[in-house]
Amino acid sequence: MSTISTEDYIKAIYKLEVRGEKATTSALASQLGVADASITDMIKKLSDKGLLHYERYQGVELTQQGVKMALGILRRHRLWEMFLVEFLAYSWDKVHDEAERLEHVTSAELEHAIDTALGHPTGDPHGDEIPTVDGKLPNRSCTALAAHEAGDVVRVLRVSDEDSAILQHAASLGVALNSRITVKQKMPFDGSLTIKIGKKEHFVSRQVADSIFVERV
Amino acid sequence: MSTISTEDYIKAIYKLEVRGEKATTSALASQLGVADASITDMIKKLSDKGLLHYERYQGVELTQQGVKMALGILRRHRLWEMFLVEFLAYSWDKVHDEAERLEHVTSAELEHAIDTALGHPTGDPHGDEIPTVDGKLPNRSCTALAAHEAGDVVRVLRVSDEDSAILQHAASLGVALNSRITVKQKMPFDGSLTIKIGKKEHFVSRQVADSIFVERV
DNA sequence: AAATGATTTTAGGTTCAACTAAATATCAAT
DNA sequence: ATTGATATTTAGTTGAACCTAAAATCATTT
Repeated sequence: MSTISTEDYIKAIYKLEVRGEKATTSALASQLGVADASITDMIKKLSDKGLLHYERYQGVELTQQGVKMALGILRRHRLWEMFLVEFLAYSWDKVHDEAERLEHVTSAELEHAIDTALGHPTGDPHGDEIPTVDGKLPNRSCTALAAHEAGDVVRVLRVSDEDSAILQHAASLGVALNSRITVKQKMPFDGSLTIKIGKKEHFVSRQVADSIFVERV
Repeated sequence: MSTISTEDYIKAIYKLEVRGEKATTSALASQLGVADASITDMIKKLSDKGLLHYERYQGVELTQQGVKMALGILRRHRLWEMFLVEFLAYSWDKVHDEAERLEHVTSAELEHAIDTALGHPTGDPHGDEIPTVDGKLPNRSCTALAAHEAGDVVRVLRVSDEDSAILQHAASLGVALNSRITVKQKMPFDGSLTIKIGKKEHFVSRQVADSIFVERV
């Protein structure tokens, strides 16, 4: 049983905060696969290190320092994803797991070298923005494909990289960054869709439609 | 205090065996910076895992499985070193520490992708041979520059990557792979040398002369 | 406002890789 | 062969990060 790194705790908290959810003990425990009590132990230590604010029974919130760490990790993660695609011919559904490991062993020099080699990219292969060195994260507004109605015409801005199988499936439908999608029908109950990409129509499950983020054109 | 990984134990043992030294408890302890007793504890566990042969008071020796692991790590280390130089414009004195971290988080796929991107290189930037996927390590014979006498003309095959400062210094003297060196004088007691590279003569300390490996031309 | 149910924390225990100090084995020199 | 020096192992301890079970707190409903 391997132990969870500080960076992984910070990431998990950040991920919840970004989703607008409160970083509660139980949410973190299920995210990280440890017991609730272990989370309580650990967040006390991280609080002592100044990475988060903790008040008993109230969940946690990252401090500025904690957010900075999270953005640093995210930056390295997304730079690696881009790098794997551009320099090592990875497909977009393979990069996430690899980047998940590499992000933790990346020095400032290496981060800089990758950034330079890529020509200072602003986004990764799934359309996620790459935080800048000084911790700015330009947040484009986009909506889940699942939130759209029949007749809407949209452009793909980003596809969640959490699930490799979904990415692979999306690619097989012709979904890529900047693809144009027309929503043909929306099923009333489960929210699945029929969409048109190029000349072809496809059925899209709710789960997939929740992973594709778009803007109206 | 961070704990030492299995891979680091195996590397340390391998390094001693390659140098022809016996992998004793104390040698490992000083290499890894832990107490002798900790080594005894750990080698018992590694022995149980089948990575090494251990008999009380007799030091250890890697099993076939242990050697295979060591060569895998070495392969990933050297591929990364080469990659950093070729794709990310690293200088040869910077790659070692970076590769030391990356080697531990490199999947078989990534190893393969790097190998392919580099066109299946056989050596790294310091002239070290890269073990093949199936664990073969073609061992060229070479001698330390320090072992040569005035008048010898040699070609640089490899420079030890252990000490970044030495690599940097060597480079500043014009030492690179395949450089031609003429030994002009050898100091009787400390073994330091005066050498000629190109049109210039340089003084070379014993420590540096021990890090440069050459063959007669 | 009290009760109930869910969440969180506390208390105490386990494991793992370190540690120190004491005991034991090996080796080299007489 | 004995001895003394050196190296190694054993025995017992610590600290970190996990665990379970019980106690405390919070939130919601009546």
